[in-house]
Amino acid sequence: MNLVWFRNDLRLQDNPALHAAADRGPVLACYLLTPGQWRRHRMAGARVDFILRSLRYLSEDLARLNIPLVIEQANFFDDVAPVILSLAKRFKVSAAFWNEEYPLDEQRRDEAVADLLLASGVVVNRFHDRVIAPPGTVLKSDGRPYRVFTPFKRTWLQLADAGVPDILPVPAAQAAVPIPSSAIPETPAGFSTGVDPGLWPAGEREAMKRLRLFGRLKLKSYPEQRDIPAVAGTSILSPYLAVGAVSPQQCLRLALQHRQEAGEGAACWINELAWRDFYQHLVVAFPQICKGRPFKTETARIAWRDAPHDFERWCQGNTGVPIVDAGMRQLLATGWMHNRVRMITAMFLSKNLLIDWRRGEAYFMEHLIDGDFAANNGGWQWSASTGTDAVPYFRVFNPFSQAARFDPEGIYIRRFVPALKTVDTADLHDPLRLEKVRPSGYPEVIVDLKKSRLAAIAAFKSVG
DNA sequence: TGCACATTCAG
DNA sequence: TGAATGTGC
Repeated sequence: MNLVWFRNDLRLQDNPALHAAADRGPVLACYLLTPGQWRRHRMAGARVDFILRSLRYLSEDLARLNIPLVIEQANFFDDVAPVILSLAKRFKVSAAFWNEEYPLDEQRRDEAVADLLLASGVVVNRFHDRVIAPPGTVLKSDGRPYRVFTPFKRTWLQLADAGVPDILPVPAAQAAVPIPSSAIPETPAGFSTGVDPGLWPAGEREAMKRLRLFGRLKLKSYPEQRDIPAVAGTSILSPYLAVGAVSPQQCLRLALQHRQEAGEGAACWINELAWRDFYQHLVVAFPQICKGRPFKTETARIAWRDAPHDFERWCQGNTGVPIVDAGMRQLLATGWMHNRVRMITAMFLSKNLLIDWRRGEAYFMEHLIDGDFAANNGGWQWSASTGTDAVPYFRVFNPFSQAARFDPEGIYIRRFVPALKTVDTADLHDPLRLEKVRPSGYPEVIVDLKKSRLAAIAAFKSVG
């Protein structure tokens, strides 16, 4: 029997581990819930719910191929190896297959599993599917990993352009196997979500539908529309990429298919796929990132403010800065935030409030349905100017200018901050005018933008 | 994907 | 006088 261990690759098409296993003979699929580790990793309730709903579709799709899906539980990653081994023994598994996950805890878990399986005579086969170019394959001429995105992308593009492999097909149905599939478990204790599941239909079919729709309708206008949070101009595929309902290879292939008519749009989206890969590569090349350390070591000495009250206001979307509050409320209401607004809210926390970016990183993970360690950490370290190739520390976004530029009519702001529905657009984008007409249901700005910006620049300068 | 302040230059 | 451009944080 060939065991396919599903993790963040919950799909049948273009799944290297599944494809290879099915080539070899009869397949048994498994998935392990690790609720203790999920809590430790601050996985959002919305994401746990999304995973379980995705598993429901995966199990149905696998059943059509006569592949049983067995679901087991191991509280922490440390408990995983014996569980997999006992599965292997119970079902006479001779070979195991899985697709890599790159953060340190996941790699350690997988090493332990591989060691135990190999010691028991089970062959282990590992594949790459969370990236377009596997980590370690995009290197400088001296053999070291890139720290800067632009040269990384140049090399990455050569790989991505040269050999776009064919999308791996869904395996053919196998002969029935006398192993019953597990029922999909309920959400483990401690994961609550205020997010309507109807916003995020799960499953591979839904992911493919969204991918194709994006290619047909939005890719061409992507360069202009993607920065406007009031418009659904981004792909909104991140939750599906995070659980692996769609692969980055499928995204790249779609962009290349539409290259003729979408032109700039395709190139622009491929650039975003490159950023995704870049951050995945960074956690492999620089594992200290996974230990809560900033990439720029001197920024570890910054005297972040201990301001629990300000932090709480940021979390709840009560900072008095309309675009920041709209973003934070979008996150709470939908489990997702527009990328432009992620940058604005992250910079407001780490610069204007001078609160440790790691608190914001953790809070995002607690609420994002698309929470991916590498992408979230990479984005935070970019905004907080602690990362490799991050925004320069003195280039602090002015959230009012950003709002005027990217939400000129205030449509996005008013959608998520109803108290501002009655405020004129011109007043919305000017702190002084806003304060004069501010409705009683909306808070005063919690920080002086000008002073706090200078304080942040001074704090960074002092450790430089 | 900043901002403040300086300098230059057309009119 | 104010737009355009340069410079350092």
